[in-house]
Amino acid sequence: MPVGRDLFRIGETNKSIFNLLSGWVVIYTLLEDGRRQIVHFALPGAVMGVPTSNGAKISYGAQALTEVVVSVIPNTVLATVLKDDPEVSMRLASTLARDTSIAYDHMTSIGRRTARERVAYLLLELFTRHRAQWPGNHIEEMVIPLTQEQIGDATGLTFVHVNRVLSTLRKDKIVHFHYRRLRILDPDRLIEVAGIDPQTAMSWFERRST
Amino acid sequence: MPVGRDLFRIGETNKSIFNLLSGWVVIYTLLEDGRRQIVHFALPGAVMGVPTSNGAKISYGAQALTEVVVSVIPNTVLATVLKDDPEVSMRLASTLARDTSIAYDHMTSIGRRTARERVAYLLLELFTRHRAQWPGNHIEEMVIPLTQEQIGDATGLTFVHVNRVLSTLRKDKIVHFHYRRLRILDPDRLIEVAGIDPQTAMSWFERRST
DNA sequence: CGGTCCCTTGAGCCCGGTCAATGTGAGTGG
DNA sequence: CCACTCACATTGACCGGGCTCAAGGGACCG
Repeated sequence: MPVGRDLFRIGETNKSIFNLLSGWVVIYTLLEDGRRQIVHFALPGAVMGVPTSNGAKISYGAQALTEVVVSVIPNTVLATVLKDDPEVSMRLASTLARDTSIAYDHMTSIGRRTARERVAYLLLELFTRHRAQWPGNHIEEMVIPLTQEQIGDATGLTFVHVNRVLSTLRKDKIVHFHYRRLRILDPDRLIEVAGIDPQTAMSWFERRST
Repeated sequence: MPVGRDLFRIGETNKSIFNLLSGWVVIYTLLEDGRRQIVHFALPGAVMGVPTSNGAKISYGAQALTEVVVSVIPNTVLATVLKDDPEVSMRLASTLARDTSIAYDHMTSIGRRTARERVAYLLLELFTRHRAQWPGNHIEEMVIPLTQEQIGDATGLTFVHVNRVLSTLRKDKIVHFHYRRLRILDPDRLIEVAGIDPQTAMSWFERRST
């Protein structure tokens, strides 16, 4: 699927769940007046669009950030798979629980961290999650398919302020982010600025992505 | 369990999941320096502490806000239940998906709404979710076991500012919140201030809680 | 090589934070 | 039934991080 394509939109009643095989997908919500919040960056392995108990309409949308390959699983099929293979049920539950946990961490970032901390946290998170996909790979430079506006939407800031924060982080020789190219100059200080305890940070570097 | 008791703490590796039968539980995270974010208010029916794929430590804690009754289900037991009853798997998946969805909505609130909107949104949410537990009940006054400080922690504000916002909402005759007693004076304007489309708001009033 | 995103930077403002003092409700023990 | 206490709520003065508005300056693409 091409860049910009919607996997599903706000307000739909989803009949299928999506399993992301490759590429990046943004999960986002909108307010009436157009304010946007990016609530999650889905990376390969992610499961998206699982319906909630009440047959409510879905409150968030999913859009391809890059070229994307997804497998689409109709709800009916999901039901039979869960019936046939309890192992899958367990994995699905874990994956969903992980999504919630990541969401809680983002919420904390947005609610309680300063702009500088939020940006550092997001970059660190994207770096480690992205990197986790090529185990053994220690690149310090990678392509993150995001504009500063999207970083703003993810962190609850305006893109103008994101720009200023990125400037200072660059000036401080901590990270360099320019036209979607991310280079971590000083991992330790980045972890420090992000306000993550180093212990936790280390474990991030060994974890799988989703 | 008594008020203030922890069901589980940040950093633990959970061996059991919890099903809340009655009472209120806060799910919260902490930053190193003590800043706190309440990420969820769990109401009866909620499932808490589902472990994530990677055997990572849990990044949030759960604490009883009121007297609480929970059923504790060891992970091992959960596995066999999922094996025996695929129906449960489906329900668990839906419940977890719902948690994620609620988390996304909160994130949007914190990231993109003004203080006034956030507080209105939270009160409205708690009102409808709490109310959904006694179907057919149309009380306009209820006890919400929260201090203004906790409202602040949930909305990403300071309790001082929460107080000011509540003052204006009271002066505007929209809601009255005083010493844990919540009275909705003007539901329509509350929905408007919260920035929820009335359509969605209506559906909230028919939905079950979790 | 023109167009279109995207990034960058400046000036000024305001929402929400900080610090600090005071008020108030509700239980507790005398 | 009153006095005490302690947690919670309220209010004021002032401050500053992040937003708004606005005007350029690159980078990439056809």
